[in-house]
Amino acid sequence: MTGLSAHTLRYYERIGLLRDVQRNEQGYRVYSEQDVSWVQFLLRLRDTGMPIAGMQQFAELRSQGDTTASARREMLEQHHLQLEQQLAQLHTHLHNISDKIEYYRELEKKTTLL
Amino acid sequence: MTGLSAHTLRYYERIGLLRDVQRNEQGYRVYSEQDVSWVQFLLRLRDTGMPIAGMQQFAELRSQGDTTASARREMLEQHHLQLEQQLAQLHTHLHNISDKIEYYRELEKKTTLL
DNA sequence: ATAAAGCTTAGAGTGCGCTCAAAGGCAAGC
DNA sequence: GCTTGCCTTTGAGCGCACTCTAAGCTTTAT
Repeated sequence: MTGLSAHTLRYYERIGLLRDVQRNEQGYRVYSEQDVSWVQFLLRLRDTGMPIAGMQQFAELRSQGDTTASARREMLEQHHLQLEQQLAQLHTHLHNISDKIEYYRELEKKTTLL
Repeated sequence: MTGLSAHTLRYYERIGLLRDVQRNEQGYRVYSEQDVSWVQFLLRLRDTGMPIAGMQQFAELRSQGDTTASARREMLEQHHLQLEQQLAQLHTHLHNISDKIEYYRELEKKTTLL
């Protein structure tokens, strides 16, 4: 459902990203819908470049309840800001690479003329 | 000039990303302007998520001269395409995170009312 | 003349984020 | 009843991209 392997889910639990995962009578993990959307949120953070330490911090705040809402908001705002900068740089890179592709097209033209 | 440490520059040379770096009488490396802009290009590839293996492939083609121009162009086009997809996903993530921030703002409003 | 700083090399070590191994338990199908 | 397969745990191993160490040589400053 999340794309993560069982191994990785257990790893995330071990390092405190996933907490209070329920178990059935046999001691097997039973993930709730909340768990799933929490993991999906973690993946969003991960895919936008947040290191695990940051996610751990966020998870810790989350486990402390609603009183940490503003701390969590601030973390996200900070991350959001970085992301916008990252995005801007990516645009620069993209254009630069386009230029290079164009350069190669020209080079190929000249080369095939020989 | 590139932001890379001496260690990393030598590492890049060792793994074939940097080639034919000139030496002075004492055997010390002397980097040319071409070397510098090549490294800057490599960093562009790196910062846009290309793994070292990809850069090695590109460096290998480059060392084979102008006849590999089209192969290099194709590599860049492929990379460009991936980058555009990455960029689109990043936009999605960005919006989603904005929404979450908004959610926290609402939560804070309600919480402070108590 | 000598100490400090920076260059050389091969090879070892590091940090991150998984990923797997081993040994044992439970549950369903033949 | 037994095999197959997935679950459990602790702890080890891996791949990537650096990053540093050690021993030795050169250059520069005092």
